[in-house]
Amino acid sequence: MRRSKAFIPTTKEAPSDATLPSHIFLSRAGFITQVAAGLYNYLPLAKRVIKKIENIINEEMTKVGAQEVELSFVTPAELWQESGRIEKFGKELLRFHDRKNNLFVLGPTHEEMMVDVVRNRVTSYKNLPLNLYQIKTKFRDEARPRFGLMRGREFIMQDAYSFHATTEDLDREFDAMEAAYKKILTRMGLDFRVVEADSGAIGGNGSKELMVLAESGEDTIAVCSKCEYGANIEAASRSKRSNIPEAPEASFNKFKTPDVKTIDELAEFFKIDPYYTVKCVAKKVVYEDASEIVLFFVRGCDNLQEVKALNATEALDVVDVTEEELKETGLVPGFIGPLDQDKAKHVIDSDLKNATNLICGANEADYHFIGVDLSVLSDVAYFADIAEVNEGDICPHCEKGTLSFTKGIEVGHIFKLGTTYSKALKAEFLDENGKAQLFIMGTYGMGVSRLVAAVIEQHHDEYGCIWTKATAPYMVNIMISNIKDEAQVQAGEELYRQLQDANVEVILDDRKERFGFKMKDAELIGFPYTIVIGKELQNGHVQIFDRATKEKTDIKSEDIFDKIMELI
RNA sequence: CGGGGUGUAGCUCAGUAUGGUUAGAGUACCUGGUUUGGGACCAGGGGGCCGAAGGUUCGAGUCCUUUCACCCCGACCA
Repeated sequence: MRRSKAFIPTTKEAPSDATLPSHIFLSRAGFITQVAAGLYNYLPLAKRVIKKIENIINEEMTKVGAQEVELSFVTPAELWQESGRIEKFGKELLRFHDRKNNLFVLGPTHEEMMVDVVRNRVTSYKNLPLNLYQIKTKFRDEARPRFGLMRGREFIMQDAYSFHATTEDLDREFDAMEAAYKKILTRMGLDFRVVEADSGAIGGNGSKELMVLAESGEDTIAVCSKCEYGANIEAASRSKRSNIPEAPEASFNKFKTPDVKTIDELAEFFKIDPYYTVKCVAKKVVYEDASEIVLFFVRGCDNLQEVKALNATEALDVVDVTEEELKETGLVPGFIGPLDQDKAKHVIDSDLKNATNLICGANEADYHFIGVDLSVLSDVAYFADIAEVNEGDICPHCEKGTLSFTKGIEVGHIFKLGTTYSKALKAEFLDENGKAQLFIMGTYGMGVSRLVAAVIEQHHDEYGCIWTKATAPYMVNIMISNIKDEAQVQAGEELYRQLQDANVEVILDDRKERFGFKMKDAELIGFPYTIVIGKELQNGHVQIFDRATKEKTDIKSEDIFDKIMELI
């Protein structure tokens, strides 16, 4: 491609509403333009990057035996009614009527459609397993799209769905897909972690997220210092503590603690470690047709993890509760404890099971219990893992390393679905015994357009994009420094032809612009290599500019072709 | 969906408190010339329903009402 003919509208200034590097640079470098909130146009450079990512995905999917399909973007609402997700997705589903007044939905994900494709077509265990995938535009009418390609309403996703006769076979496929996704990200040149994720309301027993590590990531993940363990903070767990502070031995008693309401005040009052206090977090838990106040108890040194709280109560939502609502129930904010109190349902963190030497609220203003032994509740109360892990906690996997937090961009999610959808949509096959069985399913997704942004979030500097070799829109940019210099033009054109003949993705900057202008442009776009054909040509040299290192290397002009072929 | 902010040239923004010539700058674009190793310079030029609708007024980018869009914080995000 000749730069003089290419549609790459670069700008010096970023759109004022762009905040993330990927958004700023993809806009400035002429990859994308915004259409409306969460809607973007992909210009030629972005389209090339997307195709590269899609090719890598296609190759790796083929290797694991997944077959590509393409399902209709517009999906009949009946399917969503059948699965019950028309309510669950709510306003995120973009709905509309056709001329015959039938209701349709723009596909936000395609479990229903895929099950519909397979049911009654695959009817025997002999035809299992089956893994079908597509790479397609999705639409989710998010309440607040943001961050450019990172969280658009319309986005490109690769989504795969596997069908199995047994859970063992699903496990095998799940592992194979995890390996394939890791391969894809590795090939793309990304630094990432596979982390354990919250399974969410959908249930199932296996869910992992693929996180590209980047400062701007929206997810917090806990990673181990010693082993491969990583988990989304929503799902992270920890090993029992080893360095437990000295216990404040005391016999059970009610103690006057005037105006001591917070954990800090309590720890200060008794001069003890917050580890031995019991924190109460009151929440309103919302179910389909009701809501109630639930008291969550964790150690004073811990915090409630709301997603875990949600899962523990199997509720639709967990929301804050006001002090007034608490008082109406007869609870005493600041002095709520798990003993002798039946005004609201309790959930107690499993770390408190059989815990001793505790101090907790006495459910009476200005009083706390001391010397509390919670083992009295071990058979009657509901215990669950509801505490958020802290940095420095011991890894639950290797039990040696400590956990630290880092930020990640969720670019992939793999999920053992089980029979959730086959059951809802009555999709069955006949097993060896001629007995009808529900398909056991897995679902796997990778955000293609989000990956474009993720590459830049991880690979950029103050001057612009730094594409990895596998994702670059063009591998080599040949820059003719002075377009009026015949020799430079000739050398540039010749190299351009040579590289084209060698099937190298090459762009020739033949514009009538000055050196600095073209250099800044190349840095902004982020071609891995720019070949500068300039002043040194009269001494028989050209230069290779490496975008990632910003190093310029002189090369004899006659060696340049070989050198490039060696580099790429 | 709650709270806040912004809409003026392709882009980034002044101008709006106190209404008053033909609405500005930088950048980008076009023409000519000079320049050619880090976003050049000179000269000339094109480009605007001041988000939309309604109102007040002799007169509205500016005041009033309504509305739409976009952005930020939060909630939300199988």
